[in-house]
Order: sequence, then structure tokens, then C-alpha cells
Amino acid sequence: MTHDEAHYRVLRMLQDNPDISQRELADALGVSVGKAHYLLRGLIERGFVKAGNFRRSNHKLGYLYKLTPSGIREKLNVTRRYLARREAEYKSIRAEIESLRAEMEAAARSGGDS
Amino acid sequence: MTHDEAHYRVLRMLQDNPDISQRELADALGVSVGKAHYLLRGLIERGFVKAGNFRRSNHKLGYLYKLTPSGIREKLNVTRRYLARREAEYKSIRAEIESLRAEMEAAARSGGDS
DNA sequence: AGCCCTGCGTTCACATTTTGAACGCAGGGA
DNA sequence: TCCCTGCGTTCAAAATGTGAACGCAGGGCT
Repeated sequence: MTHDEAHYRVLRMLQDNPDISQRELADALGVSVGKAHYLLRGLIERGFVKAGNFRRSNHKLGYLYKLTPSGIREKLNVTRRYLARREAEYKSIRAEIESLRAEMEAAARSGGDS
Repeated sequence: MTHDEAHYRVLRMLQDNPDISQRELADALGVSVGKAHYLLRGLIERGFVKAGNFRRSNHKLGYLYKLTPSGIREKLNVTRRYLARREAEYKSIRAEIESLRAEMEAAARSGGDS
């Protein structure tokens, strides 16, 4: 996972539901708790996310990871960059798929029995 | 880089030009010499690639990494798997791009000034 | 012959990255 | 009161990746 991708995914996740545990976040991102914590820490230290407490609906204590205004801006920037990257990947993957198909076909024609 | 992807790329590389140094291979794959060596070793030990010596056109000593028959079969299998994976990625990336675009648009409409 | 230069495969100690078990803490229920 | 749960946090260990350094062998030079 890229730096931008990780940040995008975290920011997106938090924006959609600020009440989320680091473990849930880790799960959603498919990374370890340690790493999720590390990512979150980075965003907090850079002022993009503010952590606070709140009471969950049923009186359970929980944390809140809320995007700050600069966090919202950052998320936009990160999304823009990530989108551009994905678009580039999309184009290149299409080319590769065509090339792979041609290659398979050629192989089938030459050594066609298995 | 995936396991399959790495193997596909190595086998493809060797099939196209069996005369190639591990450093060139490393360069082509964008990995370190150590890793290229490790990958190559794996393929050789599993009998997919046979290493031999040969004389380069201008009397320089070189190595030859030639795909064995089973190596050719393996390459076909690996290519098939890799292609399937890429096709899946292609579909999912398209969906993600659409979602990203929608997200950017929505953000532009709501907090439209920067 | 001797010598050096180059490029080869190979090694391996190191750096980087990732993991997840373990800890302390705090609220809620029995 | 005492546990149980789930939280953030830590950090030693595992996994992965790196590239400088080594020995070796052929080719070109004097």
C-alpha cells in the first residue's frame, strides 16, 4: 500500500465514521493494529485529525477521530493524487492485460497441447 | 509485488532473452540484486529454469537462464493466474475510480471554495 | 608470461517495514 | 467488590528488501 493510498483510506474511513476503534480501522485497511496506530498517530501529529472522547450510544466510552478543517483539505489533496495514480494504473493495467492475452494466445497456438 | 507477478515477470524476461545478467534482471524488475538472485534461485531449484554457460557474441563469458519444458508449462500457469488477478484488479479499480470521482465531485459541491 | 580491468554470481550484515502479543487503563455489570 | 471487555499504546521479534563486498574468470594490454 502506498503512502497516499494509506492516508486516503484512513481519512476516508474516519470521515465516514469517526467513531471507530484502531482495531476496526486496522481490519478495514487490512493491516496490523500497530500500523493503524502508527498511521493515525501521524495524521494526528500533523493536525489533520483530532482525537477526543465521546460516549457511544449505549453509554460505553469511546474515542472519536474527527477530521480537522485542514484534515478535510488534506483529504481532498490526497484523494486527488490517489485518483490520478489509480487512473494511470488503470490505463497501464489495461495495456498489460491485452499484452498478457496476446501472449497466452500465442503460446496456445505454438505449443497448443497440454 | 506479488509472488505470481514476480515469477511471471522473471519467466517472461528469461524466455524473451535468456542471456541476461542478474543485475539486468534486477533492474528490469525494479528490485535489488539480492532479491533477483533469490527469485532466480527459487526457479532453478524447482526445475523451471536451467542455468548454463555460453559465450556471448563477442567472446565474453556469460550465463544462460533457459526455461525448461516444465518451466514453460509453469510460465503458462503463472501467466494464467496473473492475468486473472489483473483482470479482477482492473474491474475493481474501475469501480474505485468512479467512486473517487463521485467523492471529489460531492466534496467540490459542498465545500466548493479553496 | 604477467597484470589489471570488467562483469559475473553469490553472500550477508544491515535497514526497513510489519506484525501481533502484551500492558495499563477505564467503564459496566454481577 | 471483582471481573470482564474493549480501548490505545508499546515494542521485541519476524519478515522483507537492500546493496556493498567478495571470489572468480575471461580479455586486453605490455
